[in-house]
Amino acid sequence: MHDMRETGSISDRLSEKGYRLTPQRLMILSAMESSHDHISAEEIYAQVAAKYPNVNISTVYRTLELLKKLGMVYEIDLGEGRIRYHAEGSGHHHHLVCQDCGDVVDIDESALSSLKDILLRDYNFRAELRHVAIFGFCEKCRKKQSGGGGKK
Amino acid sequence: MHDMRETGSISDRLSEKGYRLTPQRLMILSAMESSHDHISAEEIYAQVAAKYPNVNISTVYRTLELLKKLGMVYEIDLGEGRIRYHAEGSGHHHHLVCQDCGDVVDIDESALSSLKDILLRDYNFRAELRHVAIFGFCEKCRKKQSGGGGKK
DNA sequence: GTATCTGCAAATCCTTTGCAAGTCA
DNA sequence: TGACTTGCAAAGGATTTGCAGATAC
Repeated sequence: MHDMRETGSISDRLSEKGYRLTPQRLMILSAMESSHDHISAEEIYAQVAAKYPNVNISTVYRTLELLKKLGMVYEIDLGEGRIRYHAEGSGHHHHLVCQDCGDVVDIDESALSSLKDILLRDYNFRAELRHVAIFGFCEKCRKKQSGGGGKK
Repeated sequence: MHDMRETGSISDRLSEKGYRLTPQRLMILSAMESSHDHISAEEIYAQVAAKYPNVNISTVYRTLELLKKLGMVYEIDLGEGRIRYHAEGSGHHHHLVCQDCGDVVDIDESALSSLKDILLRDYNFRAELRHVAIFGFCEKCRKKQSGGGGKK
């Protein structure tokens, strides 16, 4: 299971492709790295703005776009109507999102490794399964559902 | 692998919970059923409006919300910044979305059945895996990537 | 020096909501 | 009849864009 994670300093990885290292980019990256959870653009903005009040949120979006393209940042959609981001270096894991109560449980990366293998073997597709949200129903809500329906 | 798909006429399934059968709801459902692909709210709206010009798109959204709650419609997010919908009755399958070229390949429902089992066994979580988008890289793009980078 | 970046402000896109009138049961 | 639905218009929230000035290299 070869890992294609890149190496090299931030500066190198940017300049390699003709991009520049700016204080904003550094601060955005470090906001993401210091966050243990997945973090939204708005949250990154708030963190950076605390130290450097005149950043603009459009810079955050533009930077995330760039880092995503360079593979330094992953996206995850927990179904909230907004995307969350995660720095490449931080630990990988997946999320079980209950469609009923909204609870999110983190599970180990390895739970999806057999799926990864199947997709590669049968479809020649290298799945990027570093941060995946899986929707369904938790035990608690399944039990609750056995009871009746009713409106609203 | 028990299937929890519901049965009964559309009218019954609505009135059971105190909802009414309206022409708009029928047309929205049939637009979805006639679509072989996943269809967006905007596309449903366009189809319905062709025959019944004064529907409003907010009715489409409200109806989708309702049908989703009743389990008659599934959502799928292909990462386009907009949600797509799928009628319960139509066949289930999954999607491999290439992060590079954007190609979408449909794969069989069974590809995820072992994952479903693992999640149930190890985490007591019943995953709703009827329409899933998996992101990654297709064979073509992986080969392309071996060549160099470069900007824009 | 100059192409790349940023801040600002406005625009865009998808989706939701309040409300009064309309309609299914 | 009366609760449920709809159309309309306006709001909402996340993300994107054009542009002129600022900055990394």
